[in-house]
Amino acid sequence: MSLSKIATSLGLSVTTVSRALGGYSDVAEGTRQRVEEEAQRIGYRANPIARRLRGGRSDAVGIVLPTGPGQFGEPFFLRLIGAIGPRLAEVGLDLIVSSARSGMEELALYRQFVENRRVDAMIVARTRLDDDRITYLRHARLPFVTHGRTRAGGHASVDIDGTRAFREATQRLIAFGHRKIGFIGAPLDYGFGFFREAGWRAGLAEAGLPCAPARFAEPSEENGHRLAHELLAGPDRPTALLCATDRLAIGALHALGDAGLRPGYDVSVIGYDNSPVSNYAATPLTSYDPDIEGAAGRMLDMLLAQIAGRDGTAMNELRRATLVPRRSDGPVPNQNGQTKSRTISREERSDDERPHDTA
Amino acid sequence: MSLSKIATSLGLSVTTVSRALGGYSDVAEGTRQRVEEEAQRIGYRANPIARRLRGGRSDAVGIVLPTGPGQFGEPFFLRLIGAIGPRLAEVGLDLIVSSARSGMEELALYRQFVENRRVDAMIVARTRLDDDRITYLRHARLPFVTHGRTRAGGHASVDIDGTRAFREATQRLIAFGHRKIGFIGAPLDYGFGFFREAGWRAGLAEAGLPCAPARFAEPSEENGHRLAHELLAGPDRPTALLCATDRLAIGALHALGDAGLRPGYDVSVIGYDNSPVSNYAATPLTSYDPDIEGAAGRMLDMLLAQIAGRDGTAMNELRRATLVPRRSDGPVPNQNGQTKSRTISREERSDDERPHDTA
DNA sequence: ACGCTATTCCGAAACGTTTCGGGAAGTCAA
DNA sequence: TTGACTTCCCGAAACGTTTCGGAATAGCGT
Repeated sequence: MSLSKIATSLGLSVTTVSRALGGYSDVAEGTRQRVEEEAQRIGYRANPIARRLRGGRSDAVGIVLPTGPGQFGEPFFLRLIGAIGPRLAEVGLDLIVSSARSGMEELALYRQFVENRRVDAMIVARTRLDDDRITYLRHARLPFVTHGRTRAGGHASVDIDGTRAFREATQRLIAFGHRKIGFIGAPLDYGFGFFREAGWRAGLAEAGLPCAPARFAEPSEENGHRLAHELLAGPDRPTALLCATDRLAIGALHALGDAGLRPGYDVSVIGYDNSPVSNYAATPLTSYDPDIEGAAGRMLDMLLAQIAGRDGTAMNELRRATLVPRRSDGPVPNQNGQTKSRTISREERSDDERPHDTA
Repeated sequence: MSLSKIATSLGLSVTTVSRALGGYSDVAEGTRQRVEEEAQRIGYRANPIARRLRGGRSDAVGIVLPTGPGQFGEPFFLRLIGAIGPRLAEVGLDLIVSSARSGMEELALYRQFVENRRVDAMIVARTRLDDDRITYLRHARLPFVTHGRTRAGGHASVDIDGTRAFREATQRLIAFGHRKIGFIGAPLDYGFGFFREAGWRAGLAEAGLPCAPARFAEPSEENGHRLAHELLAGPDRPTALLCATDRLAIGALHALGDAGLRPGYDVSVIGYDNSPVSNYAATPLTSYDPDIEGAAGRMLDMLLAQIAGRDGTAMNELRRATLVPRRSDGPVPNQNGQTKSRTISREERSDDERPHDTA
């Protein structure tokens, strides 16, 4: 009804109008002008659905958010979507978002997405080391990019080097004099859980330290609280707790409070995510910033390249997280159990807080 | 290529196949069976794009997330999307998400959504009292539902009664003996900012208390921190701070810490959102739970009804937020400036914490 | 006058579905 | 035998776009 409207009102054929607007060279400059003016005048916009039907695409990429206990509220996905949205809009792609709890329900949703041809490509986050969704997508031959590596590899992926970050964090704590560094981790079948734990272990091993106690659970404040309690109640109390995520770390901070221990003085805590709360936790939390926006940009590059036909199997990028030191970690307490005075210690500490909202 | 594939392989017409699968009554039971088996066998799924083209719909609803300083990280939108996603999938609608910073950019995105016919309806969140987007959508005659009321009204909306919640909160603080109750609010052109402030003012007025000092800014931890500082530094220090959102309240808790004041004892703080952090703030935060999932469900009802052709101008629902008492508020300190002992006070308090992750 | 090329345009098909308006049998009653 | 009514099926149009394969016209050299 629309190309044809321009066509009839200008006495041209639909073909010519289409080619005029498409910028083809076989339409006279004069008529192209007339067509464009008329299009402008009646506010013509190509019907994307007709275009998709003809083109056999769907001009959309999909992402499914994990819901369920301990999952929602993750600002990670919001930042991902926020970073991806405008760039997708620029190239005329829609971002279709759905949500499901992990497991069967989730895989069924992926199936729906591809079998119903709702998307041209998918974004997979919270990757598992062995991930059903990825074997499925690969089998379905749908372009996709993951946030996080898998054991098998061979697909487009962007990941933050959690191993490196947690090895660094461990070294940092060791340099502070800590020798008993406990670990509060995410389940090891998650890629991010696996690699972060590996970093912690590597850091200990390199320093010739024995393996310290570790606990694992879905990353929620509540679990962090519980696991920290367990570690602190153990026989050989750690002087530092390395946490796989900020949410776990926030819970751990609370467990310290419960036990009358001061974060950063009696026990050091380091998290990961640099989430907005980390700066306003009970004690401002030393954390690692994963630069999600940067990672999202690279993921999108890979996705668009694949949609354009490029092979994605060799695409992958490993990025660095950067330390954001705050107040929740510091030198190990004295041997005799005496800790330094709070006020004096404060003065010693760097004031290098980086508020999340500015800039 | 697909309906016709079934048709030729069964020696039927495309029409009959379509009607068989569509459940029409004018196809023989036997053939309907054969058609369904064949469809099953070759894994037929109707091409949604062709269907949309024919039907003139786009089977999608849109939502645009606000980004920009102090905006991302809001768990509100994640919970909204998480609640809406599965129900939309059930009825075969896509949820198209984009993001833009408030203002011109945002409106341009709405324009893009409707002019390009990308969606059949839109969800509008973070409503302003006088909202460009809403006048635009109304003028474009696109179905939509807002989260939050506007001054003009006359459109489908679901809102949480912020006025009621904040009047209640004020009464609660008054019952605790507080007389100087400061307010840390969101900008008053946001509907939620306006109504919450109104509730606070009403609460004071009903008790015959003079108007107390108030400050307003975008709801971020940082702003809460800054505004609380200002209020506490004022001539007549408030004994309680009512905060329009949890993020503001978290910042306010920190400001108390900086000033050596103990939340819940020296100064009471109440927030709103019952966000996951509120339970793990420096002091567990008394807050109001808006039941976003419930609201999202009602919004969807309204949206679907409008897509089905019903008039939405009279649809609206005002819901209640429920108090979640935690430790950040309590009785006003003694007249002589002495506060009660910490441990004793704790025993007096209810232990009615509601962890966010469970259930 | 003829053939050649360049320029500018267009008809028709195709993408895959839904739906309108019948049409061919078969059944039944008069 | 005829007419009406059921039952089951189908052709064709329509949604709005892109693109393939020409086709008409004009200009040009010979």
